[in-house]
Amino acid sequence: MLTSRETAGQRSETVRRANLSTILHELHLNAPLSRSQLVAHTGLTRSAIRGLVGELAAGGLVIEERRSSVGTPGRPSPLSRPRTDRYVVLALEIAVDSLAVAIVGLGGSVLEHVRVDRARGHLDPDSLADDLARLAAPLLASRGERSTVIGIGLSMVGVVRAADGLIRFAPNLGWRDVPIADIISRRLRLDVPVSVANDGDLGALAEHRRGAAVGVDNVLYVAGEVGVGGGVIVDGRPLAGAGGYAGEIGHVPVNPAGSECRCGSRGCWETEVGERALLRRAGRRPTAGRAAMDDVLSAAAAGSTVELDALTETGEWLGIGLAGLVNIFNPSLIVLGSIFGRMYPFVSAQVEAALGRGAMRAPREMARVLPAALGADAPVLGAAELAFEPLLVDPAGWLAPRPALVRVAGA
Amino acid sequence: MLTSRETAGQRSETVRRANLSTILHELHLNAPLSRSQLVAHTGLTRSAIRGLVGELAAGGLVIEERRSSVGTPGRPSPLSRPRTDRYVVLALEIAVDSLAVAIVGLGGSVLEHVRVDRARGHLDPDSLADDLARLAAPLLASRGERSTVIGIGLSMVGVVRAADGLIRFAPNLGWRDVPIADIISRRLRLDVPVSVANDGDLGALAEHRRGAAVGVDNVLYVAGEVGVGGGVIVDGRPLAGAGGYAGEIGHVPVNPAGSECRCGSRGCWETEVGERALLRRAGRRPTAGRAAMDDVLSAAAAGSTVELDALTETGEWLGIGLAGLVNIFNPSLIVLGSIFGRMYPFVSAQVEAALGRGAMRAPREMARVLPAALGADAPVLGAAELAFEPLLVDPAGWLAPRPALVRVAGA
DNA sequence: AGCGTTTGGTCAAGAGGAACACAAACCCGG
DNA sequence: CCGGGTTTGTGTTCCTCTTGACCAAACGCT
Repeated sequence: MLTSRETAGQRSETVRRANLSTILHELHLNAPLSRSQLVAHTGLTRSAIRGLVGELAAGGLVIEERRSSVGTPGRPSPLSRPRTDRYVVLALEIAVDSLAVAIVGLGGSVLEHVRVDRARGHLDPDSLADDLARLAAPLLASRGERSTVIGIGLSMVGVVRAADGLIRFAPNLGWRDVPIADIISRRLRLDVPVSVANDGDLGALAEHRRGAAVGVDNVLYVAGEVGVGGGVIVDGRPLAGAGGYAGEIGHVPVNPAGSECRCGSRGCWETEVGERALLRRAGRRPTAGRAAMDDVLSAAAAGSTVELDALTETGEWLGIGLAGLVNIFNPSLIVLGSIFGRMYPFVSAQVEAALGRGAMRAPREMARVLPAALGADAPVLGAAELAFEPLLVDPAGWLAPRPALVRVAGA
Repeated sequence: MLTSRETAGQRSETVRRANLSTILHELHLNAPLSRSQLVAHTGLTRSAIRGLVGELAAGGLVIEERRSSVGTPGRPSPLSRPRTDRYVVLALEIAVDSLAVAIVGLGGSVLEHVRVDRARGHLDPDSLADDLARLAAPLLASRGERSTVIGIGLSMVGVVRAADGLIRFAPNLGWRDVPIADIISRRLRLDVPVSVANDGDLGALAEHRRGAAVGVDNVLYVAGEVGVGGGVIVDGRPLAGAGGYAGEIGHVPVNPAGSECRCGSRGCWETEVGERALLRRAGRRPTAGRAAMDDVLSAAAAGSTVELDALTETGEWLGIGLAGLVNIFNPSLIVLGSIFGRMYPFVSAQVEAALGRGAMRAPREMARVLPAALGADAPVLGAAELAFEPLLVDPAGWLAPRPALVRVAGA
């Protein structure tokens, strides 16, 4: 196994920070955990865990509670869990057909959640930000003073520059180079950092942390509404690429004779497996939208041949593309989200067959295929995870301040 | 930027180990460095650097030498460099047309190197191991007692399981599930670990550490002899996938109407950009091999239309596939190795054009394209890096033992 | 030659986790 | 119902490692 060098030297202060982060991360993902479970998970000693958990508890990030007897021998270990109400994030999503807002507490509990439909089509960034703010206001108000919002995460349908959240390209909205992070920040006036990422990447993150891919370190997540996107987890980390644009798996060329893609290219995978392709094959208007999709799926469920054939052909292409991605990424798990999760029951045979033909045997043997567990909410939940990241990486900044060491001048 | 949690808690012992590793890694890649440069690179203090470099020097891994005056003010800083002669690795390569053996010292200096042609075609694993052993023997003998071989790295044309070096599939050799690591180990009798990896992955590693991609953290390396392979560097780390099979970029579907591929699928990228495709387009026998390739390239250099057209069409497909990979990986740099490096001068316009059409603008803007710097030797050099990895990750095990703390019983 | 600058050498101090011994709380069996 | 076995929390001491401060050394420049 090849590992890259640590980019910087470890300093003694780093160790504590890393250990606090490890423990909080562990609790964020797997709460509740007893101290002894934390010992097992992290490899640290009881003494160290004691000190670190104590510090997190004193800082208000974690609560420890006596566990009533559970039938195990030995002294009972108190359970630790993150305080879900103290620090929260505001998670936003701008999807093709809907807007979503959620308030999520540490540990991943969704405290408030609302999703509203929106009409497809091009929209002004400022008016969208207004809509999100109007949705968020009552949720924030209902939290009142109990919770502190430490960050905002936004899931966007589009190509997002990681460094600053600039939307480079969002064909569904007709946007190019829109500084949505700044717009949201100005509109919401919460004075917390706004993190933006692509919906596919965030969906992958959410499924990896809370969904079908928990515990799996190499995951390929495929999702799509109108467009086809996705995200990849490599060795437990999201694949970002140099600028954060990685994971645009909908736009790989699979058919030189294919039709023109919304990205400007031709024969992209999206043109064969996207919503429009399925609707076209099912004899619907390609731009008929989500209602038509629902219609096709229910007709197929009722046994209608035209729709089943359309699904079969689409599943074929789905498998062909997945085969290539299996050869590229060698994932342990492929998670099919949104429309692909919904079609999977109808097309699993085609997908498996195409994988068998198109992927090399060795990586093929390792790749399971599963429908997503989080459904349409994966991107918002991923946005929440994104917004929590600074806290999880360095909890020290959010701990209640310890009394400062006063140095008397001249002493 | 999303980071995954540290998998384990940091212990105080870990810190020293990590710092030793960081320094040795730094010296391995960028030697010679002065102590003060190490301070700048690692962020550690002078005291810490002093102690750590001193330990590495005492352990025989590093030498420090007085630097003659260089014109800078202040006390001169001694230069540190890894001892290239003390610990070495044996790097082997089984390529399509050749076998290579090298002895590489710490710091990457190639102490001995030999490459011999071999006939294409299926070969028995044991006889190949014999050939490699015969090539290695005189090189090892010429090093004599001066150097200690600490590991063997092998670059293989084929699909390699990372865990144990099993060759799952090597169409060029007609192998399936060949335990080449064991065979090499038994044949060479050096009693050191044998690490095996795919030639594309190792080529990427070598170009990243010593070649055209030094200092670039997101790299896509494309190479091929008969087959088309490659390797990907993601955030400075090689992309391995769940089983080490990742990076088989030659076998993504790009043309459903394409011809059958040696992997068993149809219309893989390899069938459009591989050696056989180029030879076919140039009117040669597809299986005519390397001599025919040389012939095509020199004819093209002389201005022959048929060959230039063949290259143009191949370059078109090269660009189409790269466009998809740019959308998937968002690399800062694409390194074209072996046959692609050689054709690049003839096809750069087509590649750039196809990238412009097929890749999305945002990732496209970040991706430079360069021919490889290490040429055909990249995989062997990568194999050497692979074999050095255990030493670089934890140098403590190779340091000369310090006098043990004697505890007198009862004292 | 003297001064400023940069870097090495040394040592005490501080921080943090490990190791160990002990105490507490539970289950179980007689 | 009581005592042994087991598991885990608590507290103390020890060890390792880095930092930071101070001084010395070696160089260029004026």
